[in-house]
Amino acid sequence: MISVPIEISGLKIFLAVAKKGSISKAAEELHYVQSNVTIRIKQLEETLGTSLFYRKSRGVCLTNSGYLLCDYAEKIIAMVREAEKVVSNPETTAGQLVIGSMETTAATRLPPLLAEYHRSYPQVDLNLVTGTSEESLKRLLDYQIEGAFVAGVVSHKELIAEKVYEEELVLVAPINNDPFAKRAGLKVLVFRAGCAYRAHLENWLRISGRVPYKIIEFGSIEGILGCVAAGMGISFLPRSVVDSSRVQENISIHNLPTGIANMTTWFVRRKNEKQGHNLKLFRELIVREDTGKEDLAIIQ
Amino acid sequence: MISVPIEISGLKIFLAVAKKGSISKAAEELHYVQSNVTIRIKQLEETLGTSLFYRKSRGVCLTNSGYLLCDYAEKIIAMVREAEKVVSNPETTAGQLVIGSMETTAATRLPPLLAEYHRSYPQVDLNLVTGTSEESLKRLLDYQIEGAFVAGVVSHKELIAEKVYEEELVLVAPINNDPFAKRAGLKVLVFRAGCAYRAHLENWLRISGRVPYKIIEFGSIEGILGCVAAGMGISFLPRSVVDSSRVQENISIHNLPTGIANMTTWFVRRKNEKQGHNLKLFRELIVREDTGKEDLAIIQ
DNA sequence: CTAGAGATATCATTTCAAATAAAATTTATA
DNA sequence: TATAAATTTTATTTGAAATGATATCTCTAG
Repeated sequence: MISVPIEISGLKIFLAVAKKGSISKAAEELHYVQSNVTIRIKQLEETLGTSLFYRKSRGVCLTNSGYLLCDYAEKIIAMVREAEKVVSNPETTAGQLVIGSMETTAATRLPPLLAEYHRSYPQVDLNLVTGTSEESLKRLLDYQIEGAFVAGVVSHKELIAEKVYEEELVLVAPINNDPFAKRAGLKVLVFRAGCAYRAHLENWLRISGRVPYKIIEFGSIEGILGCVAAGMGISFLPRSVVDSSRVQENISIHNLPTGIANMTTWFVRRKNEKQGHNLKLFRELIVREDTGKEDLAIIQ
Repeated sequence: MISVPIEISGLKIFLAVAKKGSISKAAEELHYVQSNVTIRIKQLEETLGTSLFYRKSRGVCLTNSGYLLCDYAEKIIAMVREAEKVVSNPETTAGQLVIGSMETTAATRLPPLLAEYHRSYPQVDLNLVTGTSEESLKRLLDYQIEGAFVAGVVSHKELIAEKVYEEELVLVAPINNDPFAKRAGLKVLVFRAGCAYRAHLENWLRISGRVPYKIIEFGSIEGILGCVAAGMGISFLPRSVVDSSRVQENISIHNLPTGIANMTTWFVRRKNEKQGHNLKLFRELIVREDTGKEDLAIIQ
């Protein structure tokens, strides 16, 4: 007889025989024919290279190997049952939740939100992937993340976006420097390509005739603010970001014209498909934080 | 599609797909055809009532349910592997060892032996079942115990016996009482029927003309010695038992004629069949304790 | 815009392991 | 010695899993 891989069904048969102390009785309980149970037990013994039962004239009883296997089989089957229960229950709040976000939102809006979520649902591994709005949308469509905070209009038939934050953009510049002067060689510090703020900014610079300017790309808020404070150039950031920054003393803040100043942050997720339970709870948390405001405006 | 029970093979296929992020790649790795893997995954999803993968244009990726199942599947498969390893290894020192013994041996000879065994092999659950020699032999033949300490000649084609202890039997009586007086109505305290000592004793009483006598049966050493001390009657016990007893002051000890006085304790186990590893180690411990004596005499 | 590559899904067919059925064997017991 | 209660063995049937071929989908390159 050749060695057959161990299967759950084989372990169940084994446990039934061990419990009943009889192959026939076990077969009856399992609604199998007795010879089938005999064979399955022999297969197990063959696979393990050891006998699991002593054959007595009336029934069987466990060898020490069988006794050992009993413990394992029970644990294994219990774990399979638990897996079935947990995985098949759509209300299970566990596993992971990966959220995408712009740097700016991650820096100011998300910390309390993520902390609250983690406090409420500690079984869920929270994962934040920062990147430009464009990158986040791509990740969303590729199932790498389940939801994302983005700026700019989202219009994709598989996605749904909700307004969550209204940010006021301000111009930040070094102290003692007229940031609105239409100097040539103006240096502008921005996030890497794809950031909605950057597009916004570039648009304004162009229509207000402040070209040519020099772009310096950064990957983090801290980098931009630090370099502005050091006099390297100017930037555009949400007021909330600048307000909570540690380098406020070394920068000057300037209002922008209405129309340019306002930017909306959206929370985007996949449409139709039944959304994951972890994501559902996350969205509920966002809505709850917004209590007092009108219901979230929903796009698409 | 109907719901199919979860099997190890299904979990292995699932893990391969999760690892590769692709049904085709997983099929290749497992030397299956792609359509087969597709079906097995769908069966799992059907059984669990939830989808495990998002189908992307290139490959698949885990849903949160799939992520949850991953953890379980890995644990389950690891446990199966461990079970295979432990159970199939004949050197595994774990599980249980059930030993049978007479009360007298259990009281005097076994405590240090069992303690030493437990110290050396703490993974093994030691189990001592006391009973008459007759009962122990029956249990041995019924696979309820793996070895037994018995007195009296063992002659059974499936068993093998080794001399382990030479006990000197003594007569114990209340103080101030001539135990050898051939009084009628002599009360004799003995173990329950089947005890080899009792047979020995009854034989001597008969041939030395001390009948009729009255038998009182006990199940424990403590009971017998206590009642002898209280003046209820006499008994026969190994000197080692009496020496280590706590009631020595209230009893008198008397030598018996040679020929009657000596009794051998044997360690009996099943013959031929490859003996269990736990038992093998136990027997080695007995032999080691006997170092200095000649090799154990082996009967049959 | 179309062709092709690279993936999953579907469906008909084959295959082989598991289940059944029935007879042989073993062992205790009446 | 016959009977009963098990297990084992052997031959046969069955059905779930594996295969093979095809359809379908979607991104990419020309």
